[in-house]
Amino acid sequence: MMDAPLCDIPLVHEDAVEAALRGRAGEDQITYLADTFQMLASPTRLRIVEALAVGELCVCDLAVVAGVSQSAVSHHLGQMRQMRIVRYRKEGRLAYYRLDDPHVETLFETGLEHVREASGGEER
Amino acid sequence: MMDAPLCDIPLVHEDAVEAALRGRAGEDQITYLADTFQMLASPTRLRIVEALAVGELCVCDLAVVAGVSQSAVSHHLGQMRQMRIVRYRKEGRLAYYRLDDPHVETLFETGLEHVREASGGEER
DNA sequence: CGCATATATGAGCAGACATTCATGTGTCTA
DNA sequence: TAGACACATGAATGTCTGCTCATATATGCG
Repeated sequence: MMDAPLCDIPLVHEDAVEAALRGRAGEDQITYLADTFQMLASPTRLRIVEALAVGELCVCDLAVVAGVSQSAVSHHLGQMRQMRIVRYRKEGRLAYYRLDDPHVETLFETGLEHVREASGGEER
Repeated sequence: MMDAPLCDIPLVHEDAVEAALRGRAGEDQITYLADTFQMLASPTRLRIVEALAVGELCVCDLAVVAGVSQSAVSHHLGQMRQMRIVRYRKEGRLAYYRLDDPHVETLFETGLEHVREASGGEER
C-alpha cells in the first residue's frame, strides 16, 4: 500500500503555504470581489462600461451601443447597479447612467492592457 | 399620440452615442477581456490568484490554500493557464504555478480596493 | 521494470446566467 | 385625465460553469 501522500496530509511546502495564508482577504470580500468580476465577465456589460467611461448615457442609448434589447440592457444595469459598478440619476422619464467609481474604469483599462499583451504575444 | 418612439429608431442622444462608439475596442478584444474577467469571477480562482501574488506554489499547496480538491484546482489552473492568468514550470513531478503577468495582480488589488469602498460604504 | 505519487483531463450532474416575453410603474403631453 | 413612452422587473428557458468521480500521463524510486 501507499504511504501517506503529501496531498492528503496538507502542507507540501509548509512555509510557502503559511505565507500565502497570512493576510488573506475575508471570505465576504472574496465573494463580493468574485461577483464584481462576474459583472465584467460579459461582452455586453463590458460594452456598457466602455461606453460609460466616455460619459453618461440613458438606457436607450446603452441598448444601441451594446447592441441588445432595452429589456436585456435594463436587467444588466440592475445588476451592475446592485454591485456598485454603475449608478444613475433620473431626469424626467429618462435614467442617465454612469460608472459608479473610478476603480471600474481602471479595471477595464488594466484588463484591456493585459488582453493586448496576452492575446497578442503568442505561445512561449 | 406620440411621434416615432426614440428607442426603436436608435439614437436618442446622437452625439453621446457617437462619442461612445468612437474608438471602441475590437469585438475579439472585448470577448477575450470578458473571458479574462470570467477567470477572476470565482472565489476559488481568486484564492489562487491571491496566493500566487505572494509567490509560486505547487498544485497540492494551491488545493490546500484554495480549500478544494486537487482535481478541482487542476481544472481551474488549466483554464487560467489558457487565459494567460497563470503560467507554470515543471520540476520533477511537481508543477510550480505563478501569475503570468503583473496586470493580474493589479486587477486583483484594484478590485479589492473597489470592494472595500463599495461594500463598506452603504446606500447613497 | 513496477509501483506510488503529482498532476491532467474526460464525463456527468446540479446550480447559475443571459436572453426573451409579458407586465408593472412613473412621467410627460395633448 | 388618458394614453404613449422610458424604464424596471418577474417568470420561463436554453446554455454555461464548477464540482466530483474516474482515469490517464509522467516522473521518481527501489
